[in-house]
Parts: sequence; structure tokens; C-alpha cells
Amino acid sequence: MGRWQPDARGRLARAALELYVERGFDRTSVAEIAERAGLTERTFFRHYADKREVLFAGSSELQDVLARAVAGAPESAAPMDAVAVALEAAAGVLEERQEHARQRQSVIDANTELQERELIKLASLSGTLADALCERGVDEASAGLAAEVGIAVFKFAFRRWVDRAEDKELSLFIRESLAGLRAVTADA
Amino acid sequence: MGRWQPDARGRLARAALELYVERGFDRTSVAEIAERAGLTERTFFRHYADKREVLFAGSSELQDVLARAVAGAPESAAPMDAVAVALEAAAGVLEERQEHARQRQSVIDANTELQERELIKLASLSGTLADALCERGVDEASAGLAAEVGIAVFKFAFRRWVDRAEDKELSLFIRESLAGLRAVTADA
DNA sequence: CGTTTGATGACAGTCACTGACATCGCTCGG
DNA sequence: CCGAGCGATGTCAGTGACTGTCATCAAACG
Repeated sequence: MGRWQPDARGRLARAALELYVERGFDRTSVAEIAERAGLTERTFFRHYADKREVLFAGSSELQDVLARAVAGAPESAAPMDAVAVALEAAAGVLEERQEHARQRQSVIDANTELQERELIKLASLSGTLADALCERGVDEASAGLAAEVGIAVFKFAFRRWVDRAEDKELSLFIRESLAGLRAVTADA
Repeated sequence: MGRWQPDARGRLARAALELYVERGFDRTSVAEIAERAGLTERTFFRHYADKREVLFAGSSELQDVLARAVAGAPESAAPMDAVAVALEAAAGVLEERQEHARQRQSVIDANTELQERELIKLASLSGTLADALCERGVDEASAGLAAEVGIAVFKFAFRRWVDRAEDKELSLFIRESLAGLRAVTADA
């Protein structure tokens, strides 16, 4: 049992999720997470900025996926269409780990601090989308709006997907929600 | 200097904002806020759940305004129109304290934890909007989407309003943003 | 004037998070 | 094969947010 077991970061993330599920986020101390991972509290904070961040490390991957999808959308695509493409790409990533996503979400739903962190991560994704749209030559105002609204749609679709036991695909909910968006904004 | 100076809550809020502006949020301790208000740290936490909440106490007022505005919108108004009415009503509240709003926002913009709190307050406003729409008989899906998107538009408009020195009205930015939303979602 | 009630003070305790320094295991040039 | 260097970890002390508990004080009430 050397000091150097592999994948300390991953062990911490798994230990944290397990404990958050078993006993709840605020009944879990960082010392306990570290202990289960065979490490010390100090080392936890070398891998994750804080006790919440351990649940959100994957968010940077989503950022890459969104940025690449927007950049790769056909030139002819309107801003909102590029956003739609990106959201479906992100959906693909989440669908690969459906069970993990559901478990993680149930932990987040049970704790306000975690919800706050989730929201700022989503806001950061919105910023990524906006930047990627600007790269396509979309004016800043339209880019910002399309990104903000796109993330709003994603939140809405993701919620519906997570809340249902059926295994209807997330991308389906996203298409439905985009259609709903057009319906709701059209009539006036 | 009796123990019973009036408006302890208000004194704490003012002291907190002053200190957050002077020295920044994380360089300010709760003990310092309490001292400036002539109270103790323990008493601060009796009035505000945490160090951040002192900047967001007014959010419940916005909730009332939004709910009432949606309820009071003409029966003929489509969901998104009712949302528009509500957003302008909220804008009115903020415009009464433009200077306070700008100062407060500069503090929030300088600190991530405060941004997180702001986002969850906005999400809560979105929930309020959705509930109010449901009360009007709007189906839950449309209500949720309209609310979510409405708040996205509000965030966008508010940001533009705060960032400009000119005293163009917030409600103007909201109307512009709603128009932008329709433009961005229309072509497809 | 005594009692009650609600707000405050005082104090100890937990835990998230940080800085500083020691230690360990691996790698690489010799 | 060996020692230097380096990156990851351990150890420890400290700060500050937040909580529970009990004492205390000012005002309202009978």
C-alpha cells in the first residue's frame, strides 16, 4: 500500500459522490471523503477547489463540446440553429452516463449550495456559447441572447429528462423544448 | 447608547454594503460588519442566514412584484406577454434605486460566490413567474419555458443597463431584448 | 412593581479552506 | 548503482463562517 495509488483525483470524486448519496452533502465532511479515498483532507483541496467542485469537474468537457459544435455547425445555420446543434451534442455526452447523471442530480437537488454551483456552471456554458457564436460573426447582442436562451432551454429539457424514469432521449426533450420556445415566443 | 438602537437589520445591510464596496467581499469579516452596525457577529446571523444573503434581502420584494404583475395582466395576454409585463414592473422597482443597484452589482461582479447567490435568486424568480403563469391557466410546460426564457431576457437586459453610464431606462432594454429574442428565435 | 417576551450578548465548538514546511516516491543524468 | 531534482502527498497551525446554548437586558403588559 504505497503512498502513490493511481488516480487520486478519480478516487476522491467517487468517494465524494458515494458519501453524498449515502449521507447527504452537508452530513459529509471533507475529511471523510479523503479517508475513504485513502488520502488526507489537504490533498482533497489540492485536486478540487472546494467541497462542491468535486461534483462539477466534468463541466469543462461540456464546454469543449459546446464550443466545438457551434464552430462546426454549417455556415448557413442561423445563430439559434447553431445553438441547437450544440445542445444536442452536449446531450450526447450526458446520455452516455445517464445513471451517473441521475444520481448526481439527486444529490444536487437536495442541497441549495450545490444548486448555486450548478447554476454558475450553466452560466459559464452560456458564456462559452456566446463566444463561439461571436466567432462565427454573429453580433454580440444576438449571440448573448441566443446563448442565454439556449441554456434556458437546456435547463428546462434536462430537468424533464432527469425527472422521468422512462428512457426517452435527452435530445428529444431538447427538440421539444426548442419547438415550445418558438411557440411561446411566436404569438404576440 | 442603549442596547436597543432601531432598525438593526437595516444598519447591518448598510454596513455590509459599505464594507463590501470599500474593501471587497472576501476581505470583509462578519465581525467587522457587526461592529460597524454596533452589534455582534452572532446578531448578524440572526438577521441574515449568511454573509451573502445581506445583499439579496430585497429579492422577495421582486418576487411579489412579478407575481402580482402576471396575475394582473389582461386575460387576453399570451404567456410571453404576461411575462413581459412582469419584467417591466420589476424594472420599475430597480430603477427607483438605480445608484444602489449599480453599487451592489459592482460588488457582486467582483466575487464568484455572490454571483452564485444572484443566479439562484434569479432562478427562484423564474419559479415564481412559472407558478403565476400556471395560475392563469397556462400549461405547465409553456409556463416553465416562458418563465425561464423571460428571466434569461431579464438577465441580459439588466446587464446592459448596469454596464452603461447613460441613463437609458431599464424597461427600454427589456423591450429591446424581447424584440431581439423574437428575432433570434424566428428565423430557422 | 413583578412578569413575560423578544432581541441581543457571550462563549464554546465544528468545519471548510489556506499557508508553510517536511517527506516520500519516481525519474533521470552520471 | 547512486544521488539530485521534482511532483504529489502528509502534517500542522491558523483564519473565519456559521451554530447551539445560555445569560442578560429593554420594553410591553397586567
